[in-house]
Amino acid sequence: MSVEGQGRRPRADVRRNRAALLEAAQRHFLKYGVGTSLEAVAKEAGVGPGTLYRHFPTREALLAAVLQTRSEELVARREAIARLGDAGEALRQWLRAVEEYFSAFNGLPEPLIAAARAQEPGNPLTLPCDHLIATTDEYVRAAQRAGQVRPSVTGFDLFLAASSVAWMMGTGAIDAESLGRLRGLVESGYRQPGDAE
Amino acid sequence: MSVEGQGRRPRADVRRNRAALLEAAQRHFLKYGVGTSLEAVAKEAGVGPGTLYRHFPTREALLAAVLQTRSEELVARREAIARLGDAGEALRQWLRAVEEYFSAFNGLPEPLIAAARAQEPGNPLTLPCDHLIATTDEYVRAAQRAGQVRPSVTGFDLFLAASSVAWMMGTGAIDAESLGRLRGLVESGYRQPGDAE
DNA sequence: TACGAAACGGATGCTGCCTCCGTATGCATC
DNA sequence: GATGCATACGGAGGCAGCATCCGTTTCGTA
Repeated sequence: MSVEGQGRRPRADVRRNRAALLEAAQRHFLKYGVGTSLEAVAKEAGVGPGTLYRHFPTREALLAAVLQTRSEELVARREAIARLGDAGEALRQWLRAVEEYFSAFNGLPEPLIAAARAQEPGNPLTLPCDHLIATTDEYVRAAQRAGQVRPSVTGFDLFLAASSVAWMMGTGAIDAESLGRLRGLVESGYRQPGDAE
Repeated sequence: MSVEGQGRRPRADVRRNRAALLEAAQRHFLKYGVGTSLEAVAKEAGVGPGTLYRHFPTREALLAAVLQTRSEELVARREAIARLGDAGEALRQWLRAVEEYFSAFNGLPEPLIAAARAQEPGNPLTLPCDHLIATTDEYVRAAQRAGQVRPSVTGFDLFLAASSVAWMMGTGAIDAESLGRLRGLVESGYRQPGDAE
């Protein structure tokens, strides 16, 4: 990731196909969720199924590649959030950002959480996931130092809470008001008692 | 549901097959989750796929039938819980019971929540689900009357929260300690501030 | 015992997954 | 510009699961 340009540049058709696949996959994930037919993705990208599987051996690999852009956006957002003075507010906004990330496609929380648990280093979603957890933990510690979050809470806990909320959103069972109350539930759960609302 | 024995008694093979299917389905749901192969269930029950689909036209119908027993257990538990004096503790225990119900099989929260949302009366999971929500609301109101739960919280909210927790449990990503903290998060979220822990 | 209604069950068509290998293509070399 | 080869393509094919349909069997009754 940090070292660019190892080996020679890929062939032109490889780059073209990869780009077409990513674009088609993004469209399909948006429209039909992460469980969409990969054959359909390949067809829409104008390549055969073999080509898709050569580029992205598993659904998770394709998903990770498609999420790459959004992960970068999240990092950018992280820097903007960090500039906020208030640690509690920063944590709040970060958790919202994580929720949004999880809600990018329908059904995304499942593979993401599975990757967070996985010890198999083969899963390409594990890396971004662990990164998210580590970052959440930083925000939590900062907010704890500022006395705004209970000491017992961990970044992992809030990461899980955010995924749960995102999952709930994805089911479509929750309206805006209930969602707000659910978030409020979690927030008042991790906040240090006695802190002003 | 309330009126028994409409029409004549079903044929012997019908009863036998239905029972065999339910037993096989329960085993498979336990072992492989709600997404298990229905063909495999039929085979293990010793019937053809046609027979399975005649008895249970959809996966949800089969699931609802298998859950019947557990729903009844939940009702029984409800009565035991109601005997508790403390409304807050009763709510807490009820929510745990709902969580357990949701955790009966891997992947159960999805179809259950989908059924709760559904307006289509065709879904056989809608009825037990709505029942769960209504009951949760009763507990919430009682606890609110006792001043133990914030007035803004609804039974539906806590029903959703319980499903989220159950979903999280089902992913296997959460250890016992994190689970306890997640529950604590929700609890301290709905509790009336100022109430003793 | 015989009959008719009801249920059975497997063959069937369909979709999606993933792999394998004969063929096509891009790129470096001459 | 032509040539050769490594690399990538892509679709045929095997497999699994879903859901249906209909010829055959079974049950209960008369």
